[in-house]
Amino acid sequence: MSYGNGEISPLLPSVCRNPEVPRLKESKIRLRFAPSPTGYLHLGGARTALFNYLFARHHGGLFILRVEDTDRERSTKESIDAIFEGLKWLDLDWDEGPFFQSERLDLYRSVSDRLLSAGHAYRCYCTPDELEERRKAALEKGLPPKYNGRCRSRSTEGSGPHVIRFRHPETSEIVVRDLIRGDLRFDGSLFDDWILVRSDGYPTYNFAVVVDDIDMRITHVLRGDDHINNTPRQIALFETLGESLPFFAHIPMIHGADRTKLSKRHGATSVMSYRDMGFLPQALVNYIARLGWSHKDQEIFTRRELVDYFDLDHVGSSPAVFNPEKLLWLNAQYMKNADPNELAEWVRPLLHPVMNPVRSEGNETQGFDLTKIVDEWKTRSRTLLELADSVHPFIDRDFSYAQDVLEKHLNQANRPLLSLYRERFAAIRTWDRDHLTDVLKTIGTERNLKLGQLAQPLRAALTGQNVSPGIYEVLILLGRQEVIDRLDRALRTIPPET
RNA sequence: GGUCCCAUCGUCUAGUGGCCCAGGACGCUGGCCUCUCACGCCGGAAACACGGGUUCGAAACCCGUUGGGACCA
Repeated sequence: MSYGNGEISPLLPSVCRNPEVPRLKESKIRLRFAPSPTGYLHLGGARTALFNYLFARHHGGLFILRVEDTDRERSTKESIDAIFEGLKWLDLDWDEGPFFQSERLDLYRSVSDRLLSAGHAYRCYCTPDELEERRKAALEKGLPPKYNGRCRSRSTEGSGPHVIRFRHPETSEIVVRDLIRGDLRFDGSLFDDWILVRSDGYPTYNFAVVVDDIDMRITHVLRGDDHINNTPRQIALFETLGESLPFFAHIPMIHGADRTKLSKRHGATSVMSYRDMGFLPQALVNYIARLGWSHKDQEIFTRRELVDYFDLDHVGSSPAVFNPEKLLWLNAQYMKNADPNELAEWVRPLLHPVMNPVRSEGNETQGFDLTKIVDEWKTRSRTLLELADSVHPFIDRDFSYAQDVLEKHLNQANRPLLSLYRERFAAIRTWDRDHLTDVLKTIGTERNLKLGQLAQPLRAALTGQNVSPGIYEVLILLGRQEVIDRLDRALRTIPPET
């Protein structure tokens, strides 16, 4: 395979053919997360960021944030903000940056000038139409659609719009030393003279990445394996620029249930949408950490443990399917173990508008105790949103009765029982668990009812639901006055005898 | 189509040649606890893609096949 009539001057041929294991010049390792701001921070990006963060922290290195916004069409300010917001929510703090590629055009310009004057790059005046034509022709002949090197050796300067191409060194093979996958071999004849600088003067992705990774002295490039095919080109450029290579490590993609790369059509993929659905950032971090990485049989990790244990040896190499059920379970675990005061503060902003707040007994100004209520409900909810839902009847007197509850429990047959409750509760000396237990036991004996038969109608009257925390917890949470009011309301609700 | 990657229960995974007729977790399921529902606890079903090698021995190493994916076009 030849580049047409172009004269080929081998550049650093031996280096590309026999890549050395990268050597570290830095005393501290340096990693970067380099998102393109063309959308929100999605789960895949978040995991890449997390792995970079964890690897850096584990080794006492630095984590750098770089925004790759050279695609002027698709990059937006909103997206940049969304990515920062996502990282912040996940508590992935960076040590340097954010750097914006759009503010570093001078740097790319100076490097492309250097390559140009050293003969490692050249201006190409082929028009998009010409290239398209040649591409088609090559495809028809069954040849790979590479650039044919037409401008590679032109003796005169052209004029008009042009791109700058990298004079790709001739090499038999380029080997990517991947920390996760081992050696990845690419046939050297595959590569054509790719574009470094577009006709509008903006650098291409591969060019800007290499320039920045050198400039920022990145020691480890840890990124999604959708970039594997870019790596040999980047390596050739590193070598041509006389730079030692960083370590590369490509982590597998996250897939949807259909085993294709996770994307919008799989539903919620934005990190922030998980906040909006009532997930805890710690739970999401824990979940994505375990997607493609493991530490023996452990499922739940503190941030500290994640940093302590994280390593590339236990990053898998096959793609992982995102499983919302397991995330839900993890979130429930984190809620169960959360400090009740904190949990209450997380739930508070999510509460529905309260029309008629419950007042705690004996202290009209204090109001309901959200911490206690939330504490009783936390093992019964998997998300903060569910928790906010469940808690509502305990903070708002204007709750409603579920239809099946009305039919099953708030009926004529239970009227005497509910009246009796009202009477006995009003007479209790101290509103505590012991006295309440007494009341129920006594009534149970008198009327020959089991606790289950006693508790369900009461629960229905007090909460409008078939499900709630333990009946004594409910009674204590609501307080005497509220309980009596609710029993009155339930009794009024029962349709009169016909 | 080209290049590259990947392959253990439905899903996430443990496993680095003998500890594995394969362990944990989610989900599913039986039971216990119990005033409901959860939580919790105990149990169950459920996997090494296939075919060849290498080896005394293979889920693990090699080759091929099949299947899946990513990138480029």
